[in-house]
Amino acid sequence: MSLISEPTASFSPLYEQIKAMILASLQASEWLPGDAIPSEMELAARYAVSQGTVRKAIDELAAQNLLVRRQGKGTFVATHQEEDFQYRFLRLEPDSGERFHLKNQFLSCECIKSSSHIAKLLKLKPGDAVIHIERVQSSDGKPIVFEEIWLPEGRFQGLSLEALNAWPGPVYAFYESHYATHMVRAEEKIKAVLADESLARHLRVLVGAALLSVERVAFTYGNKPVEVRHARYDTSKQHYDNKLN
Amino acid sequence: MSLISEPTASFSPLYEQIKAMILASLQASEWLPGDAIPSEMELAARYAVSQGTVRKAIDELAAQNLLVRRQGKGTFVATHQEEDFQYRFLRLEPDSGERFHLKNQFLSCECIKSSSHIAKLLKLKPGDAVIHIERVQSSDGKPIVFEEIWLPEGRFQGLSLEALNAWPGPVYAFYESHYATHMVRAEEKIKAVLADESLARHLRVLVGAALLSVERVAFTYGNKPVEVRHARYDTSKQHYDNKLN
DNA sequence: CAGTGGTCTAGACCACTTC
DNA sequence: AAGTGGTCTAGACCACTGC
Repeated sequence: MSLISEPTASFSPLYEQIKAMILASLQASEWLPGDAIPSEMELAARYAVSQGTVRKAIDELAAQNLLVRRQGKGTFVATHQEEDFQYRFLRLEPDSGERFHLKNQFLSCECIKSSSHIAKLLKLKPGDAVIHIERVQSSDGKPIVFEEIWLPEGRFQGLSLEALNAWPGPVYAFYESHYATHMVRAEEKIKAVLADESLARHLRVLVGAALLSVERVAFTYGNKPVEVRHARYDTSKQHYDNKLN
Repeated sequence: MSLISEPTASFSPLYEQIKAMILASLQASEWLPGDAIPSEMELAARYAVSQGTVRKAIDELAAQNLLVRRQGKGTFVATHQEEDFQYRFLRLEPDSGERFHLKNQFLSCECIKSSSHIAKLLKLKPGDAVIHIERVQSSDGKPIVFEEIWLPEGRFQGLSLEALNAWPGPVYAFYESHYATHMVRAEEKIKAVLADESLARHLRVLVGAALLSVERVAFTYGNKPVEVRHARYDTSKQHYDNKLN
């Protein structure tokens, strides 16, 4: 391969073009989550560049958590099935510092017409079909999280309450194995709100208690939004933890 | 330079040792925030390694926001004086998506004996002297943020309310120029709380309104904690924004 | 022992900034 | 034109994994 750049386009290094091609393969499901991708030498041969150039491309994709390098074994497509990725997007942790063991209960799973707000976030047309899910997560019997989830019906056809409650692991692992959808990144908007009657009942707190409201949009390859979540956390004995660099 | 590793110690690559030496120079204020560090070739000569090895060391420090690379100009020590770093640790943004113009008012600045909680976070002894600061930040005349700040008195001697209110820029730029203290990273713990009478007065909200409570510990070089903040945000028209990767 | 990723080198050349 | 960081190459060798 050789450097190609349009006369007017700004300079784009070779390794960026390699990155784009690897990304295209991921997006096209040529390699699936958990799979090993070809070795650096193989890719170097395929793209007709040196190993060092492939290396730089893979390094950056690994830094974005799209790939995982394992010395001596190979380079793998990231998956939410792996230990390290299980709670990758969960920032809630007990004030004590221990780890949570959250128990999951899905309450409902219905197909509805999307509101304009949800449609906008999922880049659908208002009124398009979406699946609406409700669940509660508990620690030691005390409900901590009440969560609503919206999914585009097209991508998640046939999703049922029974299937969700039968699944033992994280929801994002469920999406991966049942709907070939891997979540790559997410954006959260956080506010403080007061518990209304419904929330108070679900979380067993008083009406008017302070709750953390977390609205998340999650994206798969190609910056495609495929899930909206609106969670409310009881933060009396736990907190949202964030590191700033 | 050549690879040195203790018989029992685990393998440590050359570029890690270079990183450690650059970090030591930063910590020792050999190069100050805003300064250019020596060129890659100079550093390669100084440490007797190849340019590529220095490169990898600098790359990782730049990824941690300790250094900033500028093609054609050099590599610089990161500073909160720079545009890009001004609001590096501020995650609050208007729901509308615009940018904030926050007006700053410091209310008090007093030297007190630290509580055991603050002492623990700052790694001081309970009762050691700390400076306690209160401030309000407003957008369009409406108070949005009430913030308490605690600083170890040893490092921040002579800090006065007048000096703070006279300073035009971000607080972290003030620390840099007046107390040779550059903040490198921070950790935040977020909860939802109810406004008491005092908070209601400062933020002009009703008693019992929901507020976002953000407790931050900020660190300088060498993972040394040097500031604790406890902020309360009115999130009725703005939110805490977070990206998850 | 072969295969993978990880480190290190030396050298050539490119892109950007400044004089 | 000189100096900086940025890209790319080719090759040697090291560390780790699994057969």
